[in-house]
Amino acid sequence: MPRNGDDARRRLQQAALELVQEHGYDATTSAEIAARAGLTERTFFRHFSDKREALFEEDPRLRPALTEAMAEAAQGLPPLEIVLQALRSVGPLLEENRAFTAPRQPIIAATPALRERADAKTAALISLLAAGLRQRGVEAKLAALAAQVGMAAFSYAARAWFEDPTETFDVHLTQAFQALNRMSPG
Amino acid sequence: MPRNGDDARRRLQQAALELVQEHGYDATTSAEIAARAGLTERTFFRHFSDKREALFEEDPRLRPALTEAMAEAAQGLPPLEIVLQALRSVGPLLEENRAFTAPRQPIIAATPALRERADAKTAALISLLAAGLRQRGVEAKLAALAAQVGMAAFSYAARAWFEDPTETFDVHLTQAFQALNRMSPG
DNA sequence: TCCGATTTCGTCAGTCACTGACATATAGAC
DNA sequence: GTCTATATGTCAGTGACTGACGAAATCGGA
Repeated sequence: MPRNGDDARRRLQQAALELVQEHGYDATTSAEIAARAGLTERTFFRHFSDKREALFEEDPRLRPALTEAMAEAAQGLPPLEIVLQALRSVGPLLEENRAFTAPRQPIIAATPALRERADAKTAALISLLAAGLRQRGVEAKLAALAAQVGMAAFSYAARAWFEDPTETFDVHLTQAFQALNRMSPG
Repeated sequence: MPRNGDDARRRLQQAALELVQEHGYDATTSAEIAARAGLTERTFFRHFSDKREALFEEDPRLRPALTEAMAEAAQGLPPLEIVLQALRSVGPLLEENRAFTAPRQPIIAATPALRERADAKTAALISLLAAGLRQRGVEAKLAALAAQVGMAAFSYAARAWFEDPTETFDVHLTQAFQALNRMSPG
């Protein structure tokens, strides 16, 4: 009965966005979202493991791109440089997904349950970066430290880029790194 | 009908710990936890807003201590120094709560739902630190950056202290800060 | 063109987290 | 010995999520 092929997922995401914008996240049920998409609640949970996930979308190329960039970085680079270089390489992905991300950002920020999920997602990316460093021989705790610091710069750049999209994400990331350097060498 | 006074909460926490250690988090229901504590499920949810919360415990002095330390830091200090100083001041609280934290740490690490909550809690602390910096006139994005970097050092120190409790947490935090300084001044 | 396999969805029944409303019993103030 | 605030029990209900099963549509090939 493959009626819709793949756009069922997109319809569900769109329906979720609209309903949550209208009534708030807690006040919209998964059944309502499915109904607006012309589907059943059961089908909703076939496309999303979670009610929250309908408001998110991780580019499937993100994680592979990060791990690959981590693995292919030049030898002898300090850990934080490796992380920054990897994060720089996925800038275009961020820019590509802005149309999806932008309208959902304020909703996520305003909904504790969604913010929690967002925090977990960045934490998962930090783990990915740390794992990449460990695979290059960096000690575990140090790897986690560098990964967290790198992601902090990334978040800084992301926030700046959301405020001012006229500049490339890359430019913002460079500025974030500069702010970082001005920070610790006390 | 105040039969148990305040230790009902502790009994629930203890029951939750035991049952989760025995059968895993997902396989233990809130009703079972309440039953082992000699209480009802309804009472469980009067003591914890969430099933997950039975495995956590935030010292009520933590957040006030942090905000106070942030506010009372000397003028003219760079943001990261302020954060580090505040985090240093709550080291004793960490050490005091080790008996509660230690046995729950592996469970949280092994359970995605609990890890998500833990991530959210650290994110909330980061927000608290950032707010403290903003109140001192630090620009928003820069405040967030310094708060995240500071919390990264704190996490580093916490992990090191859990591995080696013979040293003070303060010592580990100093070493974390040193590792941080060796990191960025490239 | 017909057929079998795969995919995508609907239906149904069920579990579990969590909540509101109301009753009840206990500890402590007086 | 009342009176009151507090801690708990009971009950009914909502909503997220899952497993099992069936049905229809698509696709590959004979």
